[in-house]
Amino acid sequence: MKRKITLKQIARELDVSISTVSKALRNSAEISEDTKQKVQAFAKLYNYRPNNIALSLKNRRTNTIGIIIPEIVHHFFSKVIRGVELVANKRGYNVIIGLSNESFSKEVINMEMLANGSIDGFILSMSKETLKLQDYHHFNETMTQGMPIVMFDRVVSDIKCDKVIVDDFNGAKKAVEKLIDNGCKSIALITTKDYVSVGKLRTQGYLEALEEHKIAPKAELILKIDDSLDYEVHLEALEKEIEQLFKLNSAIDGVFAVNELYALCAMKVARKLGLEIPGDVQVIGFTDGVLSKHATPSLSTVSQHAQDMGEKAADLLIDKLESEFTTHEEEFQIVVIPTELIERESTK
Amino acid sequence: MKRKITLKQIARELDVSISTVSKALRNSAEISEDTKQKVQAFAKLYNYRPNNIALSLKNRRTNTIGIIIPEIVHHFFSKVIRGVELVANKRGYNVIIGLSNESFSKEVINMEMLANGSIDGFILSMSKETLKLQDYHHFNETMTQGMPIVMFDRVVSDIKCDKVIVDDFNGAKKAVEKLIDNGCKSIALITTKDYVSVGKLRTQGYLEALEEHKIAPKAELILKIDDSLDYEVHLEALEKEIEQLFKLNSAIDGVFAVNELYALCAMKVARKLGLEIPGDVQVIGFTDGVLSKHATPSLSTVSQHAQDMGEKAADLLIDKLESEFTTHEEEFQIVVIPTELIERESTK
DNA sequence: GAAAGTCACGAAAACGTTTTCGTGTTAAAA
DNA sequence: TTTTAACACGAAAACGTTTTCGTGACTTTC
Repeated sequence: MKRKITLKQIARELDVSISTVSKALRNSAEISEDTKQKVQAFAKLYNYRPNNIALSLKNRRTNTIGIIIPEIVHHFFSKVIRGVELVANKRGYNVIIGLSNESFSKEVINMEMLANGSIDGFILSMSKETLKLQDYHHFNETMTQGMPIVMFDRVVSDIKCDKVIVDDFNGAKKAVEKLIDNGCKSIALITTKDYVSVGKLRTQGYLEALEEHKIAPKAELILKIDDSLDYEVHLEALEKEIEQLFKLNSAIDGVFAVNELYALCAMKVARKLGLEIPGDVQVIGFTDGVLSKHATPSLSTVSQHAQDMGEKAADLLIDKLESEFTTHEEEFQIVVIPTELIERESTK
Repeated sequence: MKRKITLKQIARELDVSISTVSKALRNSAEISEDTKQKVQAFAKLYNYRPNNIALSLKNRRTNTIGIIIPEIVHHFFSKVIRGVELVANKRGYNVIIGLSNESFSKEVINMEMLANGSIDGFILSMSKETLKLQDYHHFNETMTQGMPIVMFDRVVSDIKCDKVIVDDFNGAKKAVEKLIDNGCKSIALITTKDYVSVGKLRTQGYLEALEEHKIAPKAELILKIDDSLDYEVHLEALEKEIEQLFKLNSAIDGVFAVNELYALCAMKVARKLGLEIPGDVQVIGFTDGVLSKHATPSLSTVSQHAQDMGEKAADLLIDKLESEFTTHEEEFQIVVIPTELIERESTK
């Protein structure tokens, strides 16, 4: 159980100074070839690696980025992480994660825990509770202390920082247009309450698509789910709501849902009511999760390119970190990731 | 863009020494009440927080644990992470992640990157490539340097460390017994090649269950999939193989699959061939992913309690870290997480 | 009034690096 | 032979903490 070897130990062993060892290992011209060889051989033998913590302290940068997300057991977020990790690793950074579990206080605590030197910058997506409370002090404080933040997906315009967002509006619009093109006359929308920014934007896309095709939106075709309940658990409640929707509007021949689960539920309910998919009802969801792909019939969806988002966010953050001393212009970017309509069996 | 405040700055501002500030903030009896109040008030005003990196260097522990997994876009692994994060956070630790992407070299690189001081210990699950190559030097080297490792799920007996594993054998056995109890006479097994330890154990469970019920196993009912191909992509290939299985063995009335995707595929193929589920064929999968729950018909599965695994692994690791100076007995634990058969619509 | 004790604080080392600057030795130039 | 330059290395500071030990100024005790 020997500890890792340090410069000091090498120095003592070889009877030279610590500085000499350090320089020899970094191939400094100050050191003679003889000494270099001797030191490097010894270091290799004992598998010397500089201590990251000491380096971090000296350089005042950790080469680590923190990512705070509401939930990790979720395809969208885990794909984002994959993207972040990919780029971070390629550029020599580590990734440390914090889960807010959709809670404001856990988000704050997690950020404070990491902001005290553990990381160089944040990539984060806000918790639902934070969105509801509209309390953004922890973000602003972090940034005034010189730690950059890149937000993704769930963002608000009040916060001045780089952002990576999905083109929710156009994604939704195109999906609904597709349904219209495919002959749907009565298209239902299953969405969330408005405080979740993405839900709002997708709803707007839905409305815009209808309007452009001279279809009057009907309030009774729009179902707003209260997603503060965990529908992974309360599945039946969700199904009941959707069943009501279908029963009260027998003309429905198309459904656009703002996420995968709602869409799947809609398909299930529709079939239960004797409707054929895509014959009688066509369905499009939002997200590129695994459910859509493996459902029967497989579900047409608006793909968000979650991994691209993660990659882009990581690039933005690292760019900022590494240019911090060259330019001090506080110009914040908003990168919009285009969506893609993936047509599967649930549409004609 | 002011930096975070340090002890030194407080000391200069208040015209006392750094030691005094440090002691005052930690409420040392050495310091007079007056001075304490003054220092504490000032620190609060400027929101002083000790720098984690400096603490890590001084204490030679980072209070961070590293987790290395093959893939994050995967329900099982993300649930494990959730469990790890939960416990880690509760006990004052951070979590840093590394993805091996099922590659040996990425696993090695990732571990080396973290082992140089960034973390206090590892929680990991081996990549498929590592399992194939049977090269475990990086694990052993890490451990000889005094850094503890806890392995989960994909483990090998050659490595001496704490382990948390799923009771694959009994889980599989019970599942197959359930099928037998439900009247199945000809039960197919869809599994992976043997080098993945968990696949092997589940296969053994299947065989044992048959044997105990005096059913002779038939080689033609066992389909071994080469999972080095990514079947998320090559879905049709997988379906073809399974279709062959059904066509060559029309007597099949039960299927046990070692993962969710294989099971889902089996259901899809069976229905395509005109078989009813669970009327003609009953199916049980392995894992507690989201697909099983939301498939139609929903899939009966053996749940692995992934989050429990993560929690247990984290507790094991932290226990070891925090007792490192009391006991030096190298006793390694193997914790077996029991499985649970979740019956849904794909069984009678 | 001297010896002993208490109080409140500061100096310095340590954790493991990197880097600047200084210095002694030797070789080349004057 | 003396001056200069090149060479090879070491001392020390710095990053931000915590902690041990030392010390000066009082207060108490005989």
